[in-house]
Amino acid sequence: MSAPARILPERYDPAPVESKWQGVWEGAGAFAAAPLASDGASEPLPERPKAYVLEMLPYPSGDIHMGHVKNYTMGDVVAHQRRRSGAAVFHPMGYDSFGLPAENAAIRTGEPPATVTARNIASIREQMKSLGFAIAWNTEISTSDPEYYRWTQWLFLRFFERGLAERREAAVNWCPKDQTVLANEQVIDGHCERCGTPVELRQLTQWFLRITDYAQALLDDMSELVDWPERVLTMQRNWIGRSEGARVVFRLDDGSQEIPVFTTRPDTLFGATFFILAPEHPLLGHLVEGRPEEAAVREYAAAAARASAADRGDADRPKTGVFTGRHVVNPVNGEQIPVWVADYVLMDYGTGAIMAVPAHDARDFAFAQAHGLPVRRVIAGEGDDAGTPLEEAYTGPGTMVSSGFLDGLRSGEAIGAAAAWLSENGLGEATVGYRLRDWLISRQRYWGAPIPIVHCPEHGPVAVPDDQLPVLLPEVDDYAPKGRSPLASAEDFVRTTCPVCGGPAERETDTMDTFVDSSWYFLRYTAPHLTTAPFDRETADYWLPVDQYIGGVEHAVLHLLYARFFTKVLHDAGLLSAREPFARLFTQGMIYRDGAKMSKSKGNVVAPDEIVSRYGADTLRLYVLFMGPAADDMEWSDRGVEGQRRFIDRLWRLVGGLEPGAPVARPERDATDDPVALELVQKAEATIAKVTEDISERFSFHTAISAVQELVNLGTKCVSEGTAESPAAREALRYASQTAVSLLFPFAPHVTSELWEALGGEDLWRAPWPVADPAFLERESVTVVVQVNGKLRERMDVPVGTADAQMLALARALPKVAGEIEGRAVVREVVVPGRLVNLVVK
RNA sequence: GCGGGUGUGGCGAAACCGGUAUACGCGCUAGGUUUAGGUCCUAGUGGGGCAACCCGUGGAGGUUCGAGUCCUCUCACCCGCACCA
Repeated sequence: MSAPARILPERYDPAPVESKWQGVWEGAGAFAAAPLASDGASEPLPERPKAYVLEMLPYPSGDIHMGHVKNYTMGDVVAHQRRRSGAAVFHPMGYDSFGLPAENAAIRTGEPPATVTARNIASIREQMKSLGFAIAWNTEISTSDPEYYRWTQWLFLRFFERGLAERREAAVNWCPKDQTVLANEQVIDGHCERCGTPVELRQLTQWFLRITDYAQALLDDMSELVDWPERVLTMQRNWIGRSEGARVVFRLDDGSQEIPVFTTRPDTLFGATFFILAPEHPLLGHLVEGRPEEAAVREYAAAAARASAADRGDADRPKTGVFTGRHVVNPVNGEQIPVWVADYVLMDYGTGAIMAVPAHDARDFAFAQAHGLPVRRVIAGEGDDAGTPLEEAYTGPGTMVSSGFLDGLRSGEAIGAAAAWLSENGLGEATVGYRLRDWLISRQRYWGAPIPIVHCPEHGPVAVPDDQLPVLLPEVDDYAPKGRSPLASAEDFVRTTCPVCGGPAERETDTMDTFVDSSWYFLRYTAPHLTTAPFDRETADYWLPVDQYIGGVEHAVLHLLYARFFTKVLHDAGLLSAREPFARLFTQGMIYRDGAKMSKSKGNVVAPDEIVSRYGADTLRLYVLFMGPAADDMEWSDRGVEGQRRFIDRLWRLVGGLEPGAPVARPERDATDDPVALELVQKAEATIAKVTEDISERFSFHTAISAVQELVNLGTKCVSEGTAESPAAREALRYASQTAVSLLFPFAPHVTSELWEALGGEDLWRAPWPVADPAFLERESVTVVVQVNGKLRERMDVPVGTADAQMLALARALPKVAGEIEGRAVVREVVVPGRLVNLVVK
């Protein structure tokens, strides 16, 4: 007796299968994106629904890591499912290739950053291809490519024209290790986000993008971001930090100056007993000039300037300060109150000056205690009166006391009343403050896009004309930062002429924060090779906004905020219809090992390459999604990887055991009376519905995979038990196997393509996504639970649609139930059709 | 301190609308096939009990015929923010 013909080798060997299918897809241009805008004719816009599926672009260090694998696999699954469901899918890839790692490598080895970067990109691209990601490689971009950063510069100039890019002096965050300034968002707890070094504050002239102009719009348009994680929205909301209050103008004792303050508590104005200026306040010198307090005040301000950002921001530090010898006049009562300088008042929030109300502000209270300043209660809480002593600041609501025209009002009403009074008397008005600071984008580093500005002694900062872009990075001998940009040492680069007057001038030598590059890359993908503009409005309008964006939560107030800002500015500049770049956002959890983030220094890295060569790309893709909910942090398990490989092997054996032949159609429900066939097809249809919903609506990949596993397990069981012997059952088994292969394709595209081919199918990547036949989803009979007093007693199978009365009669007749209720009064009967019967007895 | 989140078998987890708690996978136990071992197949696997049964979703209350799910309080852990006037 000869062995039956096999449609597949006995054992699955991933390597040849993977390279075969990667070659097929590439040859067919299976995942190329269209339409794209390009020079000359743009491609026509399709009528089909579109799906722009995007994962945050990687920084090209040489090696892809597990976080990337998870990130891109998720996007891949979504993209495949949408494509096979008929959507025009856009799933591009690029590299955030400017930045410090390549530059630091260059400093160590002398190799130019461009060379290091090119090599790393080639390496990471190969690794991504080996995982079989369905990327539109025809759109690939690198932010360090002159053809890309040319347009980054072009966009900067649009900001400059609109007054949204400006150079000004400010106390800025300086990282002494990286030798460059940092944006506020890049300082975590007073430390450099990149290297962890404590950040210093320095008074420097730098380029800022005026993101604060968009603070309100960034808040308001969050209503469009319904599918963003609440956590990210909350972080952005906190970061923007809107607070309503009032501007109140105080006047210096000699009447020479007005000093406005911002307060959220204008109701407490009568409780202001002193006044504080930030050490950097520009009027401070004027106030103390030639006075006995001058030396002490200047010394205090100088010490504050030397303090690290972390120290300045530490709320637990004792409240220090120095009296200036001067007073200001409280506009509501004409009272003179002393002016102090203290470093808990920050120059870059509000006006850099505050009225201090120790009775109703914890910080002011601490300061008053430390320096023996008076405390005056102006709000009486429940059971208090004007004379009730204060052990600590009272920040709650109450009735206004000792407050002139506000007396007797509730504190909540007094806020508005005080603001109205200020406004009527020209002494202030209601206003809104934001915690958000302008985005500091200049960097004193080499490997970034040069800021396209020329400094003319006559005309100041002047835009480089558009037709002279890109301003190319000069070649330099030494990439090391020395407190100024390495570009400054390239004399031929620096020396230039003023675009306005033609006179001698110098180029700006700072480069842009790499977050500028990544604030618009999702637009460039739609026109990757366009030479006349950064993108084409019509094509960009077709694809934008990104339908599904996927990335790490660490960018909540960095990239995600900046990209939103850019999109709004481009909208206002008439370049784009979209106001928001990313309609839906999914933030994935991190992969840990041994309880810690994978890192080279900890030696706990699992290299994706090694897993691919050992188990295959499909196994890895399945595992990173099967681990658990995609949004949660997960612990890596080598055993878990093996489990997914076993699953693939099980599917391989199931399909391999089928007879050669063509794909079969789904049987008709009316023609399916074989019980095994019916069970198989019902399971297949239920799996289709579950997997489709899990991918497209729930982002629940692990349950989608487990559903396919159940289907495969059922098929395997039918084979091992020999129950699928009738022609109808054999056909149903084939149909169920086909369905499992088809549904698993987005997760494990290589092996399923091979199995699909063995089953006589072709081009699984574009085979229509299965749609469940509802006729099989409706059951004829259901298992109903019978409870007595809410406790499970029995189960029974009843036909669907059985009447409540009938269900009750059946339930009561069950021997176990009958025994339970015998001799007891049934006081209530609960029937949930198709689910349960509950008899309540006494 | 404020804000957000998470607690379910030995482990990762499922239960989406208040209705069979623990699907799927890992691990473990036993048996079988092959056998040098692994692979593979079958059965079992929340706890207690000989059993009928009882108990079980961090803890304590509550609502309900019925609670992992809703409400109140509480504990633990994780994340974000934190002198922002």
